[in-house]
Amino acid sequence: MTAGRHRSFDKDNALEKAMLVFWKNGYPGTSLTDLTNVMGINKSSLYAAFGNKEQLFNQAIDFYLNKHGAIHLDELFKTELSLKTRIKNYLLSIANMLINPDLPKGCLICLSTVEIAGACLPDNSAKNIGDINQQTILTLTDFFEKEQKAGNLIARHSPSTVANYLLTLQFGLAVSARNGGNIGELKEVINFSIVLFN
Amino acid sequence: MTAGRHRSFDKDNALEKAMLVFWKNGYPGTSLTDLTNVMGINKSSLYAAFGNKEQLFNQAIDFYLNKHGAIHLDELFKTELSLKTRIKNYLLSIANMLINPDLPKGCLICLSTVEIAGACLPDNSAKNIGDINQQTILTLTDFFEKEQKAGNLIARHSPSTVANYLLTLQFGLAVSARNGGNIGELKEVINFSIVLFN
DNA sequence: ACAATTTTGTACCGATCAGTACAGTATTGA
DNA sequence: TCAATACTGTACTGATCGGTACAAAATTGT
Repeated sequence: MTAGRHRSFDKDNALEKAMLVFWKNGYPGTSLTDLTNVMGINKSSLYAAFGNKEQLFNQAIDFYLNKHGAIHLDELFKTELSLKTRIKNYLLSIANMLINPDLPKGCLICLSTVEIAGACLPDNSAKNIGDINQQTILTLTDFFEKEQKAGNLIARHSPSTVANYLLTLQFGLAVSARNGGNIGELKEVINFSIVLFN
Repeated sequence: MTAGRHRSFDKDNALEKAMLVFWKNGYPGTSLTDLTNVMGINKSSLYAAFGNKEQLFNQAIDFYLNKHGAIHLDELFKTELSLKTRIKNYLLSIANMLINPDLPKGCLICLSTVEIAGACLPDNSAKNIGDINQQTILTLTDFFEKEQKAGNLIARHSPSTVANYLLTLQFGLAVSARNGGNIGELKEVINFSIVLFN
């Protein structure tokens, strides 16, 4: 054990609380007072543990990706199901998160993406968000290329186009959820949006 | 002419400038200093002419709807074209605005919708944005009901579902544009998204 | 010319912003 | 026991936030 007084709060728990505030209010809409209130610590502890607001935000994004961002992709790789069903389950998994009453509405990445264009986000964070979206496109494109080779996606549909379509849908569903859309409406849209598969 | 000193700036022009800043930065990301700088007037004039930040924002939203929001609907009512083509042209009209290099990226209504959920927007403005989205859904639903009666939309597709799908797509395209998507990518997504019509 | 009216410029308000200085309090290894 | 180390609480910083008070400037009708 290192010398010195021990941290009196759980860092991971505090980070999750911070992530939830950013998710609800966005970066410019979240103040340090909001953060310290919900994290249950004071500024000194926050700066000692996380650096500053920007660095805390970046760590919150990481936390979000790990806890709420990556899981949905699992649905795409359950290869015992048809491609269409997997895509449907993927979008449904996302939709359930978007309107989960225990979480802020919508998606933190989508919210942050919207905030990029203004001077709202620090440069470093903006670049991070851009990279994350780029990575999502790459992952989905790679996925659809393999599905096409496996004969599950018609040849005339470009994998990158389908990937972009899916990300666009995710963004749209996230905004709809933010707009008060309920799970029924989202499911309707999802069912309609995948008619063109298979 | 009424007595008193004359306003030395064009009110409508100043409102448009204000609208453009809100479009770029969002409500919490736009300060009064940003506004007075770009509008070329000082605070006294701003408050005399527009009330306060919240009221200026509401007027900017109105300006946006009139100048950049309503025109796209025209494409849906060019009945000499097929429904599919009209929907395509409607989305393309939106996409061209979303990435217009002379305008901020994305859509002001979408941006504001994302900002609703946090405490970012004043109550009054948040309600206004919600009403606008609701009105869009009503207009689109009404449109598709008529198209269905005219035999242009398959019976098993619910008009309100298609309306929700279209609004979701618009939101998604707006976020994609905000994320740096170019017109080519947006067109690809649009072409793919309307395969299921007709 | 002059009173009435309206806009403009400056200087300010209290509140809040992100961030920090520093003393006090634990906890460690020696 | 004691120095070294690390976290915590309080009080503070300068800058900026949205908003306002008030006098100067400009235009009107009389």
